[in-house]
Amino acid sequence: MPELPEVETVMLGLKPVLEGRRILAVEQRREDLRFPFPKDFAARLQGRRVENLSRRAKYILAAIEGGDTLLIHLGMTGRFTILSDGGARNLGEFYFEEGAGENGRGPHDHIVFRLEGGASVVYTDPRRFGMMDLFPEGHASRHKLLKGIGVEPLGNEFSAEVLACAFAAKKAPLKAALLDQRIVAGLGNIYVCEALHRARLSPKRKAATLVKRGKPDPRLDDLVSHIRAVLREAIEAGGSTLNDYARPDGSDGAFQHRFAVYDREGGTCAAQGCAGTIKRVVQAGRSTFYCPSCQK
DNA sequence: CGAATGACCTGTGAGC
DNA sequence: TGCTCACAGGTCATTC
Repeated sequence: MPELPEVETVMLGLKPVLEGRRILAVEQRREDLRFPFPKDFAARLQGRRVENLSRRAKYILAAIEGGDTLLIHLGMTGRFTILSDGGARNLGEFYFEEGAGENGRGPHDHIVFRLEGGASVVYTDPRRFGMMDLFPEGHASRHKLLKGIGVEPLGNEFSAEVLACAFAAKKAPLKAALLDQRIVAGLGNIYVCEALHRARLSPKRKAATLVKRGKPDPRLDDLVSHIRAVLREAIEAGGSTLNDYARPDGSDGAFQHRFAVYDREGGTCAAQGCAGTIKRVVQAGRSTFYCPSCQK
């Protein structure tokens, strides 16, 4: 579930709690999530300080004092909850269930990091598609799961030229090409649908049709702008959801309420000058939502 | 090699 | 109420 904006929101929420803090103990309740935990995972983290948190694609990276990097992927249903003296505080509403159970003892609370100062960070993941790994410093770019990942869509390297280069020889439809993490890092089903709608491009169009003699079609510049915009807006909405979530009145500002097409099958297209009906199709086994009237 | 499919898991909502 | 079925924000491994 979590795509780039959700992972970014979670990472930013964990930052103030984890950075500079020592991990007193790690309670590991399973041997594996999607993959087995590395050997001596808990023991290797115990007593060490977290120096820095960052994000690459949909991965959270934690630099650990003394050298190692803790790598985390949330899969579809992974989430973190901070437990402190003042009670639980959830980091985003990315799963429909409650977050961590009381004292981090829910059935799907797989890892608890006990931190100096009294707070705990609980990792909850019902479907267990998430993963954690711990590897030596400096190996990030060579890590099996990180090498081959494409450009960060919010970084300076992302451009119409980059897309044109990647799309030129592609037979796949635009939707599939944008979901390919080797091209652009961090896009998922929701934001690809939303960005394509904003750019008025059909998800079914072949990616290569937006490249002419190796040069990007002007619509690729547009697409780049829309991808950036939708991700930035979603990060902002994720942030406000974080804040609102702690409020007793439960007011929301989450980006899910601003979807133009995602999960809106049969709804009316709100694009300027369009009144088409949102359609759902399946591409590569996954739902695509788009407006056939304005997305060409 | 690229592109399509299966597999990994649990939970939910719709429909009967 | 209780059953079955389709589906869910991801991506790795396998097959063609």
